[in-house]
Amino acid sequence: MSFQILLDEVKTNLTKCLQDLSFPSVLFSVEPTKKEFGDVTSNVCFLLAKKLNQKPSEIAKKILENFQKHLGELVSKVDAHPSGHLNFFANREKLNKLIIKNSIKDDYGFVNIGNQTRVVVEHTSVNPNKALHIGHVRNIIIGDTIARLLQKTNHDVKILNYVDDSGLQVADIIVGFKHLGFSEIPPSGEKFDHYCGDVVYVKTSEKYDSEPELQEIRKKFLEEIENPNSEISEFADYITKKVLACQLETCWNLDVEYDCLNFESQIIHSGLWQKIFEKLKEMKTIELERQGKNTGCWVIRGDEKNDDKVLIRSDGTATYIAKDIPYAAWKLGILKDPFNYKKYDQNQPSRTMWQTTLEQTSEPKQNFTGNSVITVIDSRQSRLQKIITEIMLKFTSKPDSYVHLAYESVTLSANTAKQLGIDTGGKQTQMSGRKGLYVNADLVFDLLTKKTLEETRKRNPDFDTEEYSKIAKDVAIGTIRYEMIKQDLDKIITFDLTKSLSLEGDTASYIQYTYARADGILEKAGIQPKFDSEFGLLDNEFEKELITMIGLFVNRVRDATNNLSPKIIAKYCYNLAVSFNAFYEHVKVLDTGDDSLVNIRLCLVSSFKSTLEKALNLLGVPSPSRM
RNA sequence: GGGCCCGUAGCUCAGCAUGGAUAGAGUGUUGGACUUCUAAUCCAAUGGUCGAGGGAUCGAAGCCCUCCGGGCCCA
Repeated sequence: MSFQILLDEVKTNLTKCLQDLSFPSVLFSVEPTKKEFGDVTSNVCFLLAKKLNQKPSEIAKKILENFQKHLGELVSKVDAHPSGHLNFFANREKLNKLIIKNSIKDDYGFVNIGNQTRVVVEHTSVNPNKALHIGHVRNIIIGDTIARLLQKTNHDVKILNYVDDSGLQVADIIVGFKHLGFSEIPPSGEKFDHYCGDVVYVKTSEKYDSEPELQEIRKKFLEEIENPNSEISEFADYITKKVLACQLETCWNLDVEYDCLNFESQIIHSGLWQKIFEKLKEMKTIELERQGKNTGCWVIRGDEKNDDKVLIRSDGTATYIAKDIPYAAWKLGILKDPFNYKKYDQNQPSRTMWQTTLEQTSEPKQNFTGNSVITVIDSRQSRLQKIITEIMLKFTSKPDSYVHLAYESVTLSANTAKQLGIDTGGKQTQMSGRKGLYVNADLVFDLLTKKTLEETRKRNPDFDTEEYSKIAKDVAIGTIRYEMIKQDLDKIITFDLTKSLSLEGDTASYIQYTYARADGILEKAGIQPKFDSEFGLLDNEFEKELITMIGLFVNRVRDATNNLSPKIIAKYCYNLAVSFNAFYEHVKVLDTGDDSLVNIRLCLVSSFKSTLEKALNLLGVPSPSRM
């Protein structure tokens, strides 16, 4: 807690005021305000005005008078604005000290929202037949940032990646390899996932129109993939594992890690569906239709608004709705866990990653289920996810146990589509793996790394090679992650390859550069600032604004978590950096000729640096010391 | 035909949950600031019928209704 202490104090004392004045109690707000109005504002007068049928400004005057008794620790002055706003001014000496000293603690920004409750976050979940493209990256970064937020707010988070290794898209590349004769080794030495997606998948898909018999082969392969003892199934397993390894490389490169991989093929063979099917029958959630067009199908009854949903067709095959149910139920721990666990073959950079297996293992049984589940899937699947959510609600009876976190898709700008050889007539366009219309994540990463390397070279001719590449990687990771998270989940991101390389303005590199500037000052100072000081002298507008921003970190963490809105942290980082840059331009830290002033300003710079680093860390954006 | 989402400055977006002060950023354009703690920066100018109309309210970008335009999903 930090700035919140000031807000709480105002709220408590304002409540006392209302009691003193025998005003009715109202649910008023107490919020930080723009600097020209002071530090904190309340809408209490407006709310009372309605109830008491008086002018807000008159009520403000009365409260103003009474509040003098309740000034308390951190409030030094109250002002009744003619508009009716009640504005509070902090005792800066005390507030500065409170915020700066809190901000340098290791756990600054921690809020206990979760009480260590288990939350399962599922994200990524890309078919293992192609490389990750920039649209997948949005999913990955949203999921990863949410997981980081939940960890910071004291949830016990487990991160899952669902690998659909037995679907149509996998069958497509198997058709390519086994029937069309594509080499298993990329001829030009490219990364295997790129080869599978860019060449095998796209070229095979192209052939379905001209060679309709291919579809029969695909159907046959699809059936064989589900049979664990078939040669095709073994081959598919080999190929998908290889693609998956490449995809994970991309994720790890972006500082995204997982706790467990779940394979669809194993869910199919685990018998989970049969168990959940029996449960659904017992609960009468599904019924065997005996009349009409769905005769012989197992359906979920609709209502006036919705049609019946078919789960099992009359020929006994499951619909796509049915396929998602067992996994959702498993994640919530509704079913007995049929899986064993083994460690993934390659080591993840910083945490152990497990994978499910149906074979016996020597490893101890793991538990990756949770009281609540957040599934990150784009909003095109909202309809399906709504059905899953409703079914899960019948099992858990807790409204928020299964959350579909939806986000809008990433589309390609007309220019970028044109670069890929498709004329969209000036309009943005949906990406398509099948058509080869997408931009691979690795490509964007490489271009950004290259661009940053050039920029860094220009500015810092004295760095060594290792420094250059470290900075380039930090900025590339930061830029990709920030661009994917900085706007709201319900806004379409129109990806433009050229514009994505911009490093100025509201970008990660702006924020990272600000961090490096702060670090530069501290390094140049060459002394450890002493925090056991009085901070009343930090009272110019730039210092006050910066300290307030630092103090608001906790509030932003809470808002972002409660609303599952990672962009709140992105906006916070940006605004925090803006405040520091204003301070940097206008306030001299070193060489002021006053040692104690230098010291407390160094404390402020240090406080800023430490807060920004923690905030950026929530976004998975690295904090380079030099740029 | 039904459902979900979006519409705020030339462009990209905050603000909307919880109505309140002159609607904010970035980018673009124009001009200015590096012998100074890093100019990936800063300062200034420019730019808005908050898609349209109606309603409730002392007060609406925000809440309710209708419509228009766009996207996605289902049929």
